[in-house]
Amino acid sequence: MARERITSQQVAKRAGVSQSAVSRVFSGASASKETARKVREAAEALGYRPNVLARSLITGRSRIIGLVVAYLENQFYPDALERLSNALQSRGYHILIFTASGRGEGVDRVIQDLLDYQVDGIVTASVGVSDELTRRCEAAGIPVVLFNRGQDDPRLAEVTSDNVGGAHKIAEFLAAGRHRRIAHISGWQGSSTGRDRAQGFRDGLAAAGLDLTREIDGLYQRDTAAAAALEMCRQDRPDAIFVGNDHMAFGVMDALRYDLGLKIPEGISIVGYDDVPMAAWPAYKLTTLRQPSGRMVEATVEALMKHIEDPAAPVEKTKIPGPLILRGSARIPEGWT
Amino acid sequence: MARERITSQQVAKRAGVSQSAVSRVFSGASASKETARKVREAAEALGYRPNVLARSLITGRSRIIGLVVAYLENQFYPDALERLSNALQSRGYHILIFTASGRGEGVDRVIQDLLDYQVDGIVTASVGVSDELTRRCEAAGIPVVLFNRGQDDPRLAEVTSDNVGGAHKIAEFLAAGRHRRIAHISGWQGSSTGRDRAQGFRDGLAAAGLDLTREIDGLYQRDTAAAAALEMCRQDRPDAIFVGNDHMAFGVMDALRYDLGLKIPEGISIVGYDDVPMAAWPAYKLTTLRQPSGRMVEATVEALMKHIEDPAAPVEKTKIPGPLILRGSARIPEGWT
DNA sequence: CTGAAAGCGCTTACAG
DNA sequence: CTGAAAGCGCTTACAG
Repeated sequence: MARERITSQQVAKRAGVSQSAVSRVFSGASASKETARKVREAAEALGYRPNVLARSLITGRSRIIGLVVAYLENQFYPDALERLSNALQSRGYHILIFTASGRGEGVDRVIQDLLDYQVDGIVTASVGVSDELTRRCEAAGIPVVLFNRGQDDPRLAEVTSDNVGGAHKIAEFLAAGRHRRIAHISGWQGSSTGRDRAQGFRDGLAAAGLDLTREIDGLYQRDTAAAAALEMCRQDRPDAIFVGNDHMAFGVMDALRYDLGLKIPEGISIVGYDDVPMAAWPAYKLTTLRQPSGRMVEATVEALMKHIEDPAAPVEKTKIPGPLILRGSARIPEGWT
Repeated sequence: MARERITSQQVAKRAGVSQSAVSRVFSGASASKETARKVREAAEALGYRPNVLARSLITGRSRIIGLVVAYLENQFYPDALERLSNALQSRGYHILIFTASGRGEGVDRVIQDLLDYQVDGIVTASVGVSDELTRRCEAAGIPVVLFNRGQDDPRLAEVTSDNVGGAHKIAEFLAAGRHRRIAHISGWQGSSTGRDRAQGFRDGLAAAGLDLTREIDGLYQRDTAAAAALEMCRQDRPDAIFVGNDHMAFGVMDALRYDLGLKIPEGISIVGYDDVPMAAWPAYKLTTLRQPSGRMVEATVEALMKHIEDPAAPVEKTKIPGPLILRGSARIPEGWT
């Protein structure tokens, strides 16, 4: 076990220059061609690479972004995680990952840990941040952006899709398809996305002169949503259900088909939210509102970079609209193609 | 923007003790009750938390584990990632994540980056490591464990399921079910798991006196596997296909059902590998060999901790067997329940 | 352009 | 138990 961690000191000696010189060529500061050559040669020979942690200590930048994530069983998140990691990697940043239970409590401790690592920024995927933690991040000058989650705090940047508008669109679609008994299995009503989608949906229905027949909170859990669907069908079965996200919608479709023997969309129309890759699979062909995760990740990275460069930059709440993707799980109104 | 990063120096002043004293109480070294109280009080008042990076510089431990991951679209990996993160978090470690393309090249650059962050250990999920990088990690005294991937190098720890044995079991099962035209859509033959499963399957078939009718490399890609299944059915359709992992198996089942109108298992039996959560969904009910990801993660963490504590500890190759989970996608032989 | 020196925020022998 | 001091591996003014 050699534990031979090479330092700039050793490279300097071998190259016959000062340690400062070595540092300069690796940090991109000015150095003569000749010095640079000698240093690179020595570094190469010794297998030297600068210690990022030591650099961070002095520059005050760790090039680490903390990511708080939950709900990994919902394909939307691994997908977003991969995009985020790639986007950040290409800019020289990396993700330190923290898994949270999602339902509150754990989150704070986890962000506390994050702060100890001197991260340059924090993004939380679909989880909120307490007031106290927000204050600490602000005090430490660490930007935090909420991804796919809104929170009414001017210190917190956020990137979401247009949940109200998207759900509204779904309501229009269902109304145009002449559905009359329309139900909603909502996303967790403790989250902004769950509430906004429910709100937009009700508004859209009202605008079409329809009532919401029934609404149950699916808590963003597959099993809870499936049970809710079954419950809804015990009497006066709805002819359409808008499910708060695709992850739950798959569970709902499975329950309807395999427990109740219903045909989709003949017996009942189902619409989801997210458009995760699985929604396109032949087994589901789920009609759903696409959350443009690529653009959402882009916006997240932009916000992060902007605030890392200029801590005083204005905090923005970005809302990105997404299209309704028509597939086979819901009756398509004439003319909607 | 306050950027008020509180240091131990400031806490010391407020508490009326030396900076060393502050350090001692936070690093768990000896300190009198009285000193500890004063320090904690001052720290609390100022919102002080030790800078982990500065600590790392001197202790030589970052408490960061580098994770190289790919194939996040295969539910097995987000699931394992979550388990790994939780297990590590509970021991005071965190994951710095690096996404690799999976198919080789990118991996090396990524691990190089990892080394710069002075990680205490590296785990690669289903990706291999070049000889040069292995040498560097060894030189730097950084343990690396391959998760769900084997590689014939004594310096690399690995944790896999018993792929040969598992696939062998599947062959027995299919043979006992009186299947006669048995095909295999393998995992990527450039990976140890892909090769081991194919090998075990052939061996098992041979032991039962059967031949492998056909074998196509599915590359661990859904679309490739689906196309392979269609191709296999153009003539002399197999009566059973063992697909190299669940992720591909879902694509195969979809293609068989929706493109060819086949019934599963009546028309053809399908067996997968992994037992990801989705395999239990009613839409698939996939018979599959379970990779015990919980135990695999445990073994991975154990190996990591062992080598971090004692770099000279022997490098182990752990193989964990998993059970065949009988569901509805393949004809079940009498007596197998 | 280059080297000597200070310093980032800690931990850890070393005396007392 | 406690404080002064050295040092982890770098970056960055500061002179020359």
